[in-house]
Amino acid sequence: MATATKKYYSLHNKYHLAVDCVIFGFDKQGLKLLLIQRNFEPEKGKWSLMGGFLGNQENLDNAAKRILKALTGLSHVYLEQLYTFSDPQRDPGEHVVSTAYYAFIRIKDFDAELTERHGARWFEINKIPPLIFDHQKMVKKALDTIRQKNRFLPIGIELLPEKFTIPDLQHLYEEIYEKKYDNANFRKKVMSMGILKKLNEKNRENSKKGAYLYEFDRTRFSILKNDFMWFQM
Amino acid sequence: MATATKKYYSLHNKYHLAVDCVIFGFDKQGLKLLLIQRNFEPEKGKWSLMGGFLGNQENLDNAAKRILKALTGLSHVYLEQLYTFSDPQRDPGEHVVSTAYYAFIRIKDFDAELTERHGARWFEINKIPPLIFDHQKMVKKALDTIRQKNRFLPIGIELLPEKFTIPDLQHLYEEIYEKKYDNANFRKKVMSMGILKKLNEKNRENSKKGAYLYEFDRTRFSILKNDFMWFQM
DNA sequence: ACAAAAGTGTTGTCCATACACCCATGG
DNA sequence: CCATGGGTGTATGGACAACACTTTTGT
Repeated sequence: MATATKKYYSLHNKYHLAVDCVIFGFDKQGLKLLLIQRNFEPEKGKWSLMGGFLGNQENLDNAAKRILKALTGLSHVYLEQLYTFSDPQRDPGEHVVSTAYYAFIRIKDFDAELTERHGARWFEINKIPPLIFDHQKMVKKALDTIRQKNRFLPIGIELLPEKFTIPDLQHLYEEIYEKKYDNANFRKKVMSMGILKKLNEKNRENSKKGAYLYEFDRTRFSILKNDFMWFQM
Repeated sequence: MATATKKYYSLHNKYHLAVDCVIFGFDKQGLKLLLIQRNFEPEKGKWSLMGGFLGNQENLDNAAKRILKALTGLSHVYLEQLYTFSDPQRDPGEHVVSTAYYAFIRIKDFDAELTERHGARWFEINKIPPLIFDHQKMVKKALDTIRQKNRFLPIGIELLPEKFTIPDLQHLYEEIYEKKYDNANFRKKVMSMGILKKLNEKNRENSKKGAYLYEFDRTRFSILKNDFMWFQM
C-alpha cells in the first residue's frame, strides 16, 4: 500500500486491546459466574473476570474463544460480544480498551482441573465478591443484556444439560428474572412453542413422581427463531 | 506503577482503534442515513460511514460525540454503542479495530453547510450505495438492533421534531419495520401509554383537516421506561 | 359535494393469569 | 395414607386486529 496511507494511520495512537469474559453457569444452587483470582499484577490476588489480550492477526471472537478454552477446556460454547469498555482510567496501568463477552457453560461439562489451576471458582450470582477495574459493570451489563435478549431467543437453553425437565427450565428462568412463575402457565407457554421433544425418561431427583425429561429441538428452533418472541411474562 | 507490570503489558500488541457512526435521520421521504465521500486514502472517493480514531485519553463515547459534532455541528444527539468489528482484514491498510455507534438526528436541526464541506449526503435507507470495508455490515447490524430495541424504548422519538403528529409517528414506525399499521389501532396503542402531551395546534401539511401536534412527555416517560414494552405489533 | 386524511367506536379472538384440581410415589 | 412436587383443566380479563364509521376542510 501507498506510503501516504501508512503515514495517515501512524498519526494516531495505538492501544492495548483486551477481552474479558462474563461466564454464566447454572446448577441446583442457581445461576452462577465463573471468576478467577488474578495471579499477576496489577491487582494480583483479587477476583476478576477471565480475560486476555487480542493477539496478532486475531479477531475478538477468536480471542474470546481462545481465552475460554484456556480456562474451561471447552471449545463449543455459546459466546457473544457484549460491549466495549474504553475509559482511559479503567485499568490503572495504562489505557487498555476491553471488549466484554458473555458465555454460557454447562457446569458439568467443563474441565474442573484446568479451572482449579487458574484459581477459578463458581460464585452464585447474588454472592459475587468485589471485582477489579470495571468488571462489576461488565457483569451488570451482561445480566441486563441476557434478560432482554432472552425474550427473543431462548439462550438460557445453553445453560441446561442436554436433557432437562420443565421444572428445571422454570427454575432457570426464575433465577434469571428473580421472579416466581406459575408452574401451570409456565409449562403451557413453553410447550406451545413446539421446540421441545419429550423423552420417555424421568428425573426423580426432585420428586417422588419424577418429571419427564425433554430435549431441545434445535432444527425446529432454528426455523422459528426469527418469528416469535420466546419469553414475556 | 511497578516495572514488572509495564513489562507485562508491553508483551502484547497494540492496535489502532477507530469509531464509525451509523447516523439515522427521518423526513417526509422516510428513514435516511448520513454518509460521506472519503477524501483520503484508502478508498478515497468511495462512500462510507463517518468515522475517526480514538484520541489520547479519550473514551469511545466521547470519540463518537466528537466525530458527530465535527460532521453535523450537533452536540446533543442520541448516541449508542453498537458493536466492535475486529477482523484483521477489515481495513486493507492494517489491523484497525472499529467500534460502531448509531445516532439519531433531526435532519432539520443539523448544520447543512458543515455537512456539505465534508462531502456528506443523506441516503434513503433502501438506496444506500456500496460502502467501504465492512460498513455495510455495520449498517445492517444497526438496523437489526434498532428494530429490536425499539420494542422496549421508543428511541424513534429521537428522530422526530419536538412537535409531531400521530400519523408522523406511525409513518416512522412503518419505515423502521417496513410494514403498514392500522391507523386506528396504532393510535390507540400509542395514546394508551400516556407519554404524549396533546397540544392545541394542528399541522395541515398532509391533510385539510389537519392533525393535532403532540409532544413527548419525557418526565413521564423516564418513570415508565423500565416497566413496559413500548412497541410490539 | 366530495375526496382524503384524521380520528372514534364496536366486536370477536387470542392469550396471559389465576387458581382449582388430579396424579404418582417414597416414606 | 399423606406430603410433595409434577402435571392438567377451566374461567376471566385485557390486549389487539379488523373494520365500519364519523369529522373536518380545501378545492
